[in-house]
Amino acid sequence: MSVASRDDKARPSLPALRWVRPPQQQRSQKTFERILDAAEGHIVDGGVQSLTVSGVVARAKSSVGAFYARFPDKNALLTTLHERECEAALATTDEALDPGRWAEVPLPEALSNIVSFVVNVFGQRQRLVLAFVSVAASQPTIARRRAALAGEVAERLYRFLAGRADEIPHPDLRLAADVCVRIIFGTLESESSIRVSLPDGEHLDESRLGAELTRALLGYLGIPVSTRMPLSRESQPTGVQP
Amino acid sequence: MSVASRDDKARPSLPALRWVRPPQQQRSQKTFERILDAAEGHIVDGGVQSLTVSGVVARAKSSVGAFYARFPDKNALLTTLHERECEAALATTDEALDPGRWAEVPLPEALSNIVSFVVNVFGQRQRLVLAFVSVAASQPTIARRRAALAGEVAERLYRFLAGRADEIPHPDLRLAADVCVRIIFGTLESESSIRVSLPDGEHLDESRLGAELTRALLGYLGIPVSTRMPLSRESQPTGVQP
DNA sequence: TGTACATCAGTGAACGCGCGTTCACTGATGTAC
DNA sequence: TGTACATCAGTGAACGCGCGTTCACTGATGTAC
Repeated sequence: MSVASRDDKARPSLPALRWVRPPQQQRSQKTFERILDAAEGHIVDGGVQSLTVSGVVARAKSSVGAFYARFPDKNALLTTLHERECEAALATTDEALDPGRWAEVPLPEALSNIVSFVVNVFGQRQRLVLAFVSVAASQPTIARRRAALAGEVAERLYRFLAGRADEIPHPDLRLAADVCVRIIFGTLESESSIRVSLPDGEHLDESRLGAELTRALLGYLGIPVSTRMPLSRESQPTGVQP
Repeated sequence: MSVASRDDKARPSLPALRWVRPPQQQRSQKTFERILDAAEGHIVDGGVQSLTVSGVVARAKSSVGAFYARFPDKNALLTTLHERECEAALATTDEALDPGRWAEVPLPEALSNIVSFVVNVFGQRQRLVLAFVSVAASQPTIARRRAALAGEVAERLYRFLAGRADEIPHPDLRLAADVCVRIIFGTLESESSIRVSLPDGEHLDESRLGAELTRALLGYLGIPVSTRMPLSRESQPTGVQP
């Protein structure tokens, strides 16, 4: 459900006729998405605090009026962008945590790959992540959706872990999945804040962080870790792009 | 080092004479702190986004001019408040992680107590934490100090763990301390965001969260956990107030 | 196929509110003699 | 001890910038006949 005004209410008795005017809808839809893309780009370049309506529409080669024809107000821009991002994240999760994908892989190795993948994704989306973290403090809509996303991801992780329950000593897998997601998301969110503000500080490189987070998860779940296990992998699960 | 204008440059040749005018300094110092307190209160009540200079000075029963006599600009208010908070946090850490305090306590129990204490502190300071997280995204000063604080805390934790190195399998205690702090701070920061925006959602209660985080840390460090160990304690280390 | 009309989509100058910041002034506190 | 003066501290009305939002208008696309 997007904020764009589509012809939802037009000719309610003949919904099939929606097809007769695709060009118009397409044009405005393109504008809508160009604005969203511009906002994303603007945030990546300069952070949320520099996000202005005029700046965004200029970047989108659109105009202020066009903006307000698509979005009720500036808030909706961030909200909608966040929505789009969360949908992508959930789709990615569905692929990445599909139990079938990991059927042949030992559990520690699978978790290691998944964690490095997530670390990687957060690394690439740092500024966007940071923007939403920052805005969530004052926009319940975004905070709520973030929490909902975490819940959905935890659900997927639970299903994944449940398939291997016999290998996992932790007594409550549902709780465990929830806590794992909180730990990973939380750690990586605050890591974003560090990396964006202190470029090239003496902070951990991604593979190290991934390895240690994996160790933490395995330890938390009670899965024994052979000290010399290759905890990190360069390769990512195929078909799942950040 | 505070932002308040003290008589740093007055009579550089006779520093002892600073003592002759305590009353004046005291008056302005009080104003300074009243403004800081008001800002803190304002954030706790309504979040950073509602923080205005006029709002703060009204609450502090001061005036706009007095504000600008103490602070160069609005930014400095947040920066200074954060500084004050970090100093308190570090002092608290020094007490809480003093190896002497825990000499008689088994390591898992000590860690459990420490973790619940930190969970508790973050719980009480939710809104302040959230404010700084949010602002850190656009204010490198605050992001940097947050990182520095994490580093200092990690250093304290390292010293604490190093005293018990024989009980801890993790091969690199320095790295481990660093990662523990990132995990705890990160998880609790993002937890703040959830709790503030979704009052009474179906989220974990503090003692549960503390217990699971303790489990994660113990697992990460490689310390064996007896499944039925009492992981959480109501009592906090004496002498360490949130 | 062409012309008239209706609706959709986009334009950008102008408005106005909120809030940070300034500044001319008053009051309080301390020093000199 | 008292009076004159200097400095510190505080006051709050007024200013002005930035940015979100509005609105009267133009252009584009589709429909009717």
